[in-house]
Amino acid sequence: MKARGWNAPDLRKRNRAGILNLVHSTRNIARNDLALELGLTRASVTILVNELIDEGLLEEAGTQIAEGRVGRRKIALRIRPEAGRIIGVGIDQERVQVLLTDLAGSVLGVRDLPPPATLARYGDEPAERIVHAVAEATGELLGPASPCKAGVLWMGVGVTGRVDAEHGISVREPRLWNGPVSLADPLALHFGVPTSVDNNVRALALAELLLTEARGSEPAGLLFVKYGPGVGASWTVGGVPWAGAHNRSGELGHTVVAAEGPVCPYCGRVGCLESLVSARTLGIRLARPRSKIEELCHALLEIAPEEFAQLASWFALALGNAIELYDPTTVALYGAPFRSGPLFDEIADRVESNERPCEIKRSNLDPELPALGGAALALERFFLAGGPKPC
Amino acid sequence: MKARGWNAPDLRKRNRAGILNLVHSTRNIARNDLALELGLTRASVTILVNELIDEGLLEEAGTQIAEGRVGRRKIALRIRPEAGRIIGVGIDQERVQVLLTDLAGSVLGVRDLPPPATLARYGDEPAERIVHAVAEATGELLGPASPCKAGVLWMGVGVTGRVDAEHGISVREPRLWNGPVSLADPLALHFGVPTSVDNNVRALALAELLLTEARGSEPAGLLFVKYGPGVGASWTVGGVPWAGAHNRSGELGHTVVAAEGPVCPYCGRVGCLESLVSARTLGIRLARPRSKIEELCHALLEIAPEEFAQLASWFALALGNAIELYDPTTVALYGAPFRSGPLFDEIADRVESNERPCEIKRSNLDPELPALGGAALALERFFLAGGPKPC
DNA sequence: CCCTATATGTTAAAGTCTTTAACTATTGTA
DNA sequence: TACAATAGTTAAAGACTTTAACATATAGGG
Repeated sequence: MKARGWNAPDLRKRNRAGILNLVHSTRNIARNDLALELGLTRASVTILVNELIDEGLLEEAGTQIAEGRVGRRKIALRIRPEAGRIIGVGIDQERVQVLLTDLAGSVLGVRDLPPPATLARYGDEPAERIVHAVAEATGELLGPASPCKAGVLWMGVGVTGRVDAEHGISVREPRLWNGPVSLADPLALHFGVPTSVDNNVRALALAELLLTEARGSEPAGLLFVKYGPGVGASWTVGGVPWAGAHNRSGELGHTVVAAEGPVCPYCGRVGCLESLVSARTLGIRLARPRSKIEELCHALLEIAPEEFAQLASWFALALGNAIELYDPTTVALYGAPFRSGPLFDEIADRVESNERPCEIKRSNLDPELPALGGAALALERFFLAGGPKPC
Repeated sequence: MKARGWNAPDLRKRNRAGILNLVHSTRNIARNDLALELGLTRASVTILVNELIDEGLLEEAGTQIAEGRVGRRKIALRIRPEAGRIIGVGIDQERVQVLLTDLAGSVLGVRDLPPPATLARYGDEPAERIVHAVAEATGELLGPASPCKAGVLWMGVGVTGRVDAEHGISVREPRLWNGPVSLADPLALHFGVPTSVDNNVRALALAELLLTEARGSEPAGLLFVKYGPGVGASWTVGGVPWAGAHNRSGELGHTVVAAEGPVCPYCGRVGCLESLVSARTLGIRLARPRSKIEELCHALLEIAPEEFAQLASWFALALGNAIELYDPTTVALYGAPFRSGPLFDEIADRVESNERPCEIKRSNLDPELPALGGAALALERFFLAGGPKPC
């Protein structure tokens, strides 16, 4: 029972957030259309928009062509990119990536650092290592001034494993550290910037909605699937990823798709998708233990095309089951293996043969920029908060 | 993009709904605790509660024992059952069931009518048949006065198949009728009562949350599974069932759990759960084509225990996959086959062996009262609307 | 060239809710 | 009996949005 009551300031915050979200996603919208879209009066929108302009978050951008023949022209509004910056962080087994964007979501710079386990030079505590690694990267991206002084408004972190987003804690991720690691508080404290943390796949799903060219055509339900060393998924309802009751939802990789196979070291099942298609499993099969997943997929196609087809079938089976349960508008497949080669088409063909009216597409996100997830998380929370907090 | 703006009356409606929901689910709560729970001030709650009492929706119920040692005692509040009545309707292949409850959710009466296909005496049009069937039942339950005059505040209909809840239309259900059937508008028009329509499984999931003894301990995520002639599921986030982008979500019965089996006549797949465990399939296997599913399960256990175990395994596999994807707090299994016999335990044991922290339990709902789903739907919408509309 | 119709944006006063702050009511304890 | 503690009430103040005019901008017609 978490339905809380609301008061007038909550209401204003909500309406401000609605305006910021719409301006962001449409990139170009007039006060009048905001009023229509949000169901508010033009008067209210004028008041809120002019306040946002005064605060420097929005700006007017010339006159827009009329839709009707007569009448005063609409004044297009847009996010003022220089209004502030966003730091996105992506943490997984392969690296810690730090990414800087402006408030409109354009990437201003990226830095890659080694994975958490190899950041020993920064200390013993996992959180400490992350803080210092991010500090080093932001130093390069922003200069010596503190992020807060340099105009950073929000920071978002996407990290693998189970994450308690409410408290900003990595609850469980044995591949990175032993035991829970609190991330949001140490980062917020060190950088003086509000910080949000969530699972990396959920964060990337949000990036798919907020930071791609296709944004604005926000699907009612997005099933976002990531194929990296393992397989994970996230599922958004009305633009919000569902974390599950125990922050474990979207474990597409641990759904069972075959009656036989190795015992999965993570879930203990036989025949779960990840036990069949993970980088670990393919690495053993192909005797190339350290290779990246896209190389392994490519090699499998070369060496054993029938096993490659089998892999696509397993994937399609898992996807088909997930589609039956979620009924999404769109399925987005993210990860290097889908970028080149026939894997995406092999999978999509097998799923779409079931004539379900949902679009299966390649993610619009660059798999080399996992920190985009963190940036999207930060942007969403910033909008939700209705604007900046004092530095 | 459905995030709408809010104004002051919306706010009041939301807060009223929050109060009604809390009083309903706790059955017994004081103004002060409402304020704490909702994050409003005692002053606001006093104003809203006294208004609800004036309108006859709430009533005070004696003094509550103090939690602290000193201080004025809390005044317990409860829904005033006589404040109005709710009509719930359940429509499936087996029957049209009409059910009357008071505003507190107690069942006052039930009437069963034949399935839609055999209601020819009421006319040709499906909607017309339903309207007249419900009219006959409500006549018996309420007397000759129109439902509106007889104090009915809201009506809810749970119907099998794909339902567009927003417009109250049965979009697709070939087993009941050919083509879409608009239900909400004809019913609301004929009875003069606001009417909500949704899929029956989603409606029953809502009933599990709102109309059982265990209400109040509302799980953050409920996976509700119905085993009747087929297998369906619904999944609620924060008390709201997710319908999916095309009103098709929760098709647990059409997720694939085996590599072999008959081709499913509904989804066209091989090995989907429903193709293996439906009443149709079991009826053929056991040469008892017209039997009910619970009888078939019982017979299977007698005749071929190893096939019964197989059935439980398939079920557990499908459930395990759904749990991986949804990460629910609770899984509730609804339907006559789970009420008696070892099926529930067989399934629960197999799923729980995966040591996932989610409770698997029998539904608290009586499988003989499918119309409870409609009643829950109506109650939810009534609360959401913040109170009654003029007759 | 002016007038009108039409659409967008702005403002001050009014309306709707919640909060604030003080007050009343009830109960146990010193 | 005084008093501390908790629950509930009320009037005035505060925070938003809406209402209802009004101002601004553009096309087209006489």
